[in-house]
Amino acid sequence: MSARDDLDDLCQEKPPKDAVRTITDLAGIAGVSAGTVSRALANSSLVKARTRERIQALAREYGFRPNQMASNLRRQKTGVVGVAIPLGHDRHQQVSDSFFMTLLGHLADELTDKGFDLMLRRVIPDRDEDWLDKFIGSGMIDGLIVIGQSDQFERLEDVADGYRAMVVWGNHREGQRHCVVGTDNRLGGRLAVERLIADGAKAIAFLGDTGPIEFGARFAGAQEAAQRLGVPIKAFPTHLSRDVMQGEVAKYLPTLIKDYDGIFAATDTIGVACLHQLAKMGVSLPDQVRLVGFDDLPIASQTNPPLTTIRQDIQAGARSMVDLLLRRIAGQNSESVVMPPQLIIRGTA
Amino acid sequence: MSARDDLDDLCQEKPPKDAVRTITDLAGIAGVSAGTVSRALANSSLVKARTRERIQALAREYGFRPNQMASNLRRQKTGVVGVAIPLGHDRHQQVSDSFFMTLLGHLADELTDKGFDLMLRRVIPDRDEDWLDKFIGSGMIDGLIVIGQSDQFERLEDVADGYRAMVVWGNHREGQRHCVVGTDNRLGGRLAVERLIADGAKAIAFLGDTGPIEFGARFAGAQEAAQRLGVPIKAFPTHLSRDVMQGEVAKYLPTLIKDYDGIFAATDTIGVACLHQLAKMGVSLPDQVRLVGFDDLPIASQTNPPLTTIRQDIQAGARSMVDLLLRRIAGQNSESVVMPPQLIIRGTA
DNA sequence: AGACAAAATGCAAAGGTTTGCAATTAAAAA
DNA sequence: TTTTTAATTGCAAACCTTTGCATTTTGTCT
Repeated sequence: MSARDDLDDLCQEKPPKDAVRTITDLAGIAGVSAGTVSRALANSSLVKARTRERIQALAREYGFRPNQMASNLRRQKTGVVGVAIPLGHDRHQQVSDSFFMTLLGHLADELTDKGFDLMLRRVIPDRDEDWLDKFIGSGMIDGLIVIGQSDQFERLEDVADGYRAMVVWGNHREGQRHCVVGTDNRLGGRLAVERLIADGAKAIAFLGDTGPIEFGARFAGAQEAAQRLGVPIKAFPTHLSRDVMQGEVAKYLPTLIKDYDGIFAATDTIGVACLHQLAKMGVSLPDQVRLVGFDDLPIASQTNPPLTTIRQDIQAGARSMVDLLLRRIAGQNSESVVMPPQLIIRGTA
Repeated sequence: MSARDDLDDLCQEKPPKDAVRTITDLAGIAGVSAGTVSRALANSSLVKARTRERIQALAREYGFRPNQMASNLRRQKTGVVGVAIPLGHDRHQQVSDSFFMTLLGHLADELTDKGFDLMLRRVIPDRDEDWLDKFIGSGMIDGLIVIGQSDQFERLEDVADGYRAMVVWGNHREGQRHCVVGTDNRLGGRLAVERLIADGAKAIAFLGDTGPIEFGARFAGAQEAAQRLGVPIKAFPTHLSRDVMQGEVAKYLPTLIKDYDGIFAATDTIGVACLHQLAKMGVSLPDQVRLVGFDDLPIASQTNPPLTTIRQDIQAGARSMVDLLLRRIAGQNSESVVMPPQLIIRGTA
C-alpha cells in the first residue's frame, strides 16, 4: 500500500453520517476487524488500551451501539427479567395497587442496579391457561418474577422443576417446590387477631378473599389464634378492586358491627375503606370497633386515626427476590425466604 | 426408500424428549424443511392446512417455541414497547405513584391487546444524561413511551426528529416537535382557580413544584385566571415523594392559612395531604379554606370530605398514547393529543 | 393424456454479534 | 540478531429464524 493510498484512506474517512449500523461498519472505519471492535466495546482487556479507547471514541462519535438482538442471540441471554402479575378472575386484582406499586418500584431499582431490564406482563390466568409457559418460553427473559401466587399455586409448582430461574412473591407452604419470598402470613394473621383480642374484641370479622393463598394463610392464622383464645371469627369475602371493595364494605359493615367488634382487614386498602365507611356511619375507633390491617402501606400512617397494621418489609422482600433470582439465573440453587411480619400499633386497635 | 425404511423412520420417531430446541429439529421430526415449519407456526396460508396442523401439534407435543431472539433479529422487530419514567432530581417522583400506577395499568392492557410487551425503565436523568439515547439505541424496543416530561423537554425535543416512534405523556407547547398526549394543564389550572374564586376565595396558594412542565402549566393557568379576576396567588414548592410532601405541607399550612383561603394542589396526592393536615389543625372545609386538587385519582372520591378536583381521563390518555405510538411504529405520522380537563365538584370547594 | 395454472415446499441467503483458535506483532531474553 | 514468550488482532463458525425465489407437487381443463 503506497503513501498515496494511505492518504486517500485518511481523506475518505469522511463520516458517512449515520451509515454505520453494524459493528463491521465501525470496524471498517477504525481499520480493525469486527472481532476487535466487539471486544473493544465490551471493554475487554484483550485489546490494547489505546485501540480500545480509539474505538470507543469512534462509537460515541458515530452514535453507534451494537445491535442487542444479535448480541442476545449469540450470547443466549437477554439481560431482561420478566415480572408477571397474575390478575385473578375478572381482573379483580390479587395484590392491591399500592402494594404492587411499591414492590414494583423496589424491584425496578434493584434490577437496574444489577444491570437487568424489566419486562412487565399482566396476565389473566383464567383467560389464558398457558401464561406461564408462554412467558418463560418467549425467549425474551433470563428469569421470571411472579408477583402474587393468586390461585396459581399448582401451575407454579408444575413449572418449578423444569424452570429454575423463577422467584415468586407469596406464601410459603411446607415442602413446596417453587422458590418464594414473602411474609409469614399465618403468623401475621395470628398477631393481628391477638392484638384485636388483647384490645377487647369479643368477636372478629375477617374482611378479605380467602381464595388467594396469601390471604388464605392470613385467615388461617387468624382462625388459629381466635380458636385458641375462644373467640368466634368469620370471613367476609372482599375483593381488591377499589370500586367493588367499597361496595362490599358498605354492604357488610352496617349489619356486621352488630355482631362483631373486631375487624381484621386482609389488606390496608381494605382497612382504609373500612375506616371511611365507619367514619361515615359515625362509629368510633377503637372504642366501639377495633381494626387491624395488613401491609403497612404508606397510607396506613396517614389516615385518621392512623391504622394499626401488620407490617411487611417490602423493600427487603424486593431485594431478596432479586438476589435469589440472580443466583438462580447463574445456575445456583436458592431457598425460599420467609420474612417475619411485625405488628405496628397505631390508633385503630 | 423401502417399506422397511419407512417403518424404521416411524419407529425412530421416539421423542428425544426436549432435545428439540430449534426449528430445524422439529423440521427433522416432521419430515419437512425448516422454512415450512417456520411458516406453519406463523399460521401462514402458504402451507397446506393439514401439514400446518400436524406441525403445530408436534410443536405443542414437544413444547417447542421458536427462539424469539433469532426471530427478532431476522425481522428487525421485538414486539416490545419501552416505557420510561423519568425520576427527577434525587428520585423525588415527578408523577405521583397513584397516577403512574393507573396509567401504567391502562398502558399495559392496551399494549397487551395489540400484541406488544412492555419494558419498564425508571431513569434518573440527573444521574445519566444519556438515558434516552440508551433506551432507544438499546435495540430492544420498537417504540418508546415516556411518562412525564419532568425537566427533560429539551432532550425530548432533540431526539424527536431522529426517532419517530416515541410518544410522551405530558404538556403540549405550541410548535413542539415531540409527540405528546396529555391534558390541557393550563386550562385545568384556570378551571381550578376559577372555582376557588367562585366559591369565595380571596387569596390563593398553589402547592406544587412549578419546575416540571406539566405543573408549571397548571400554575401558569392558575396565575392567568387569578390575575384576570384580581386575586393574588403564590406558589409554594411541594414535592411528590410522600414523606417529603407531608413535611412540607405540615410546614406550610399553619402560617399559610392566615393569608390564603384558597388552595390549589398540583396533584390529588398533595390535596389529600392538605386535607389531613387541615383536619389535624381543626380547619373546616370549605368554609374557612377551599381546596381543589388535580387528577381525580380514585382516592379523591374517598376522602372526607371528598375532594373537588380537576379530572384527567387517564384511560383515554393511555389509549391515545398506544394508538399514536403504533401508528408511528408503522411509519405513519401522528399529531399530539391534548385532552380537555374537567372540573369535578365535590366537597372541598 | 397432456398442458397449464395454482398450490405447496425446499433452498439458501441474510440478520449482526460473540468467541475459540490461529496468526500476527510486539516485547523480552539470550 | 535470533529465540522464546506474551500481548494483540484476525478469521470464521455459530447463534436460530425468516423470506424471496426456485422447484416440485397437485389440481384443473381440454
